[in-house]
Amino acid sequence: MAEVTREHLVKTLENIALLLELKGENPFKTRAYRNGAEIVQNFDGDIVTRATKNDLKDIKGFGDALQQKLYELASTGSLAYHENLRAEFPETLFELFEIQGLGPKKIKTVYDQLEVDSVASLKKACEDGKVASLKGFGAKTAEKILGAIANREKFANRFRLGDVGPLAETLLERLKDHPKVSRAAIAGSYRRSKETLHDLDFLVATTEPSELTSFFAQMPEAEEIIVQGSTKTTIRLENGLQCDLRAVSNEHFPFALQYFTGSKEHNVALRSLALKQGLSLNEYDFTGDGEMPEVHEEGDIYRALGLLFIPPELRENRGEIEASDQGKLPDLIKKENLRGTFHNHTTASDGNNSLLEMAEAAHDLGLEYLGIADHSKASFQANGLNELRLREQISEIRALNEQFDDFALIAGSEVDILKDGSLDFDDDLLQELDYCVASVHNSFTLDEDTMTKRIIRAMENEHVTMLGHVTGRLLLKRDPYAVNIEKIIACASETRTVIELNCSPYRLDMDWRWWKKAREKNVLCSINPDAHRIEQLQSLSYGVRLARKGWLRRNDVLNTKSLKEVQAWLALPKSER
DNA sequence: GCCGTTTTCGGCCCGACTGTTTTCAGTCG
Repeated sequence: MAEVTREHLVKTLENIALLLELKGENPFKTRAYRNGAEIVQNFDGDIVTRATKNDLKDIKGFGDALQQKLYELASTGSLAYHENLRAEFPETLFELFEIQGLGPKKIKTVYDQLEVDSVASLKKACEDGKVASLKGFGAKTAEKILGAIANREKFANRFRLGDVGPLAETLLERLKDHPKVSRAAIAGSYRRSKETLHDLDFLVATTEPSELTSFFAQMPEAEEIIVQGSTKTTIRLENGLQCDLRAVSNEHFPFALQYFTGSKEHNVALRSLALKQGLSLNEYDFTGDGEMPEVHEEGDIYRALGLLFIPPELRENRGEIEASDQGKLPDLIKKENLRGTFHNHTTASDGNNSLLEMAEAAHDLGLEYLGIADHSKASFQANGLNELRLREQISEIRALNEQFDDFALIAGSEVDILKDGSLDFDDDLLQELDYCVASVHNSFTLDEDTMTKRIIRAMENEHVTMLGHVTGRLLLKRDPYAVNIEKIIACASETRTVIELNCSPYRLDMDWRWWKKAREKNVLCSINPDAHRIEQLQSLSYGVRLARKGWLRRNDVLNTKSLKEVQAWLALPKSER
């Protein structure tokens, strides 16, 4: 039997929920499974081992049925209940859930009445007019389904945070400039700083909602209007990005901002907390018996519930409500806390700017130091430096530093971790550097155990200051390689190796979901732009957003230290850092 | 299927929009 993973448990429960929906089961039963999947996903501890030992009592949300099913699944690798449900439907039926506007009820109808069991057969049934003649369907529904099928093919449906940022801010500014708008914000996953998004949720406070929804729908960027009502509009931009606008009154704005920022899980938890206090919270108001709290700003909602304001990045129902209740919310890092940064490239390897240009750009951003880390010789595709060229670069950096008075370049290398975990340079050369980033750039397909040992071996080197892009993922492009992050974090803690938060919009690696755990083990983070041109130093702001999402405070981040502090820190033996 | 100081049954978040209807079901967020 293959080892059962947390992911496997989550996927199975979610799939059961989907299957129950298709069968038209009690929606609350469906929700119980979906809720169970979420609990497994977010459980703080080794949920798989506990399931294997049938030790799931006292976990809220797992009753007898789910405990029993998780036990069977974890201990045997499969679940008869799930297999039986699956056998009732063809495998291809599930792709229909990817079609916008199709939910379980409609899928069940076309499956039962037209034997539609795939996107291809659905397309054909629409074109033949069979879908339009179904009860509850019509010509417009069939047409919309065909449109959604075309869109599914055309757009991957998700976008990287860094890719939509500039456009999002432009559209926000335009809404703020509208004379009938008193307040405007972007809510949703953008405000929570998720690394990828599938839409943007704009929100305005106005006395003229319908004027704003039509203003929004008529913006030149709007390629297609998906819905347009008097308070809500959805458009699609040329690149496929969907943008929603909600127009509300100024009184409702704080509630709407809170509600549409989400996450859904955070809001469910917050509402249930409100209910215990006799308050019902929705997207417009508090309701209930007695006097209602006064709310002018979003923070007033949290205060009314006896909580400290919860920064949007933390609203994922991963312990933030409890932390807020106990007054233990982290004081999150801010962009202005950054005093310098590490891991940047120059024309010496595959960068586009010289040492001096990079230094000046960093200085202009208000930084006191910039760590250079060009590729090492094994990365020949990136024009990696050999020993001779690296020694020349070190000398050049030392010479340039003589010219600066309130700034310094820090001499480093992004040294390749070779397939066996050894490094691309020997210790003598590494010792001449101020610091060293160790990264994997090849042999991505090793199995998890081998890859983990490979990286751990590199981290155990006393000259390796930090680990670069831990999983090698390229968001929406390349999956992470197999590596056991839990073991990497444990090793970083023992060896005092820093872990990088790579800010490239494609990477944002290590993933934000791990940072809280790393922090608890006293692992330091370095927020690094991995800049290959001066403009890319701007990515630092995305790095800070993701660090905040990972619960990191100023002191958890190496590059919040001043130049003097960081030089003293680098001078310490690794074991004393 | 889960939960509970309203506790073993009855409720579980809910409003906007669309397209189908003739008063509402389905989907989405």
